[in-house]
Amino acid sequence: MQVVRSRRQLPFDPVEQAGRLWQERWQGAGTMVVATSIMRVQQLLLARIEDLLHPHGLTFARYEALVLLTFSRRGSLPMSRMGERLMIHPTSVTNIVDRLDAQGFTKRVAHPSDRRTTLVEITPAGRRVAEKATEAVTGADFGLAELSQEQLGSLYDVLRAIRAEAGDFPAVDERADWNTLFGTAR
Amino acid sequence: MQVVRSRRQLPFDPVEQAGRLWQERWQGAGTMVVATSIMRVQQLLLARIEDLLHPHGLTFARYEALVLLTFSRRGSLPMSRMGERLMIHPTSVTNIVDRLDAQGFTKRVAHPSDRRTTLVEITPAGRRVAEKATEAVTGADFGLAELSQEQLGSLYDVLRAIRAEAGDFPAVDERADWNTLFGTAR
DNA sequence: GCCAGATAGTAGGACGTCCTACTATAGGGT
DNA sequence: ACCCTATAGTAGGACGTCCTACTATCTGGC
Repeated sequence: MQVVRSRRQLPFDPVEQAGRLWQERWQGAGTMVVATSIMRVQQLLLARIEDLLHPHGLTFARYEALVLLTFSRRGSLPMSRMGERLMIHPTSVTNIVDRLDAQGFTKRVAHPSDRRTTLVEITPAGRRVAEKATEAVTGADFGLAELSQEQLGSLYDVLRAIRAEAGDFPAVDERADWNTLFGTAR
Repeated sequence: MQVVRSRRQLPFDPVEQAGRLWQERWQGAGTMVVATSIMRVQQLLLARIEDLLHPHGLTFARYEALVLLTFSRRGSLPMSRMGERLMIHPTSVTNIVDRLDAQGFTKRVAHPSDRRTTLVEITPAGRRVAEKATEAVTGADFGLAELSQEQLGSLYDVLRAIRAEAGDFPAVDERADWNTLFGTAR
């Protein structure tokens, strides 16, 4: 997937332009332009990342699944757990694992005691491609190289507030901030 | 479309957790967690907005297209122009307009002078549903009611920097900031 | 006048996401 | 022991997005 390549650059910012027209007619364009910006930036970022992953035969969805497996102790996880961690629907997990299996990057394995459960195990080929793909995306800062540490931190914090309100994780009163956790002098 | 409803809340933030593990192994988790946050928030926001639009028979993509048409002088635009403004691929425009046509919200009309061009014209029913849908999404602040003016402004500005760097619009040295353009005392 | 290249739209297909069933298996309470 | 409910995974389908053709039409330069 890529951002539309054939698109001509407009002589103005279509998001801001829409915001102006909206504001004239209906008021309350503030949240509209922010929502639209999030959609657009997600589209841009996803396209950039997938451009980096494409040479390795991966999409972002499949890449995330592979990385999750490399983080697991045994190199395998139940599909249900993958869905929880990746925050996607069970049927999306089925879809992704179908494709990873077909590529030889993972293998479905029976759970030793629970016959309902299917374990997804990363293969040596899967580990290799995950390593290579990781070099690609980290080398390009996940498409965010142009942002300063301050911008990254403030972005993370506001987005985290949205995720918190949505119930992505339990409310906690205190935590380390972005800089402490992930900040580096790049 | 909705965010996965059946998902149990994890006892921790899966994004931050992934960031910690990543940081241990590879460094440079800073941009990774920000990229992941953008993907997740886009998913959340889209789900919220589509929940609001669903009762009106619209998706966000179709809603945006309809609003764009209401902004046009004649209530109609060439498909190519819609693609530019919405920043989507020509084939996505075809897809969306196919569905809007089928719903009776738009109508394909021949261009008076250029026979290559197809004009998309919003119908009275389209205007009505756009009006109702707009009430729904503005009434819920596009799913961003929990953010302060400061958070909205800082979010917009950082996202705008990303869009600018990506070439979404011509570089300009000065502009009004978010507060001046869209800020309101809600 | 005429043709080569640009532009407009669509067809067909790949992906990822969601939803609603539906089957198989576990587990707990009586 | 046994059933009732919860959990795990998949099948089939709707949508939106992209890409690669492919057709139709326009336009500018010779």
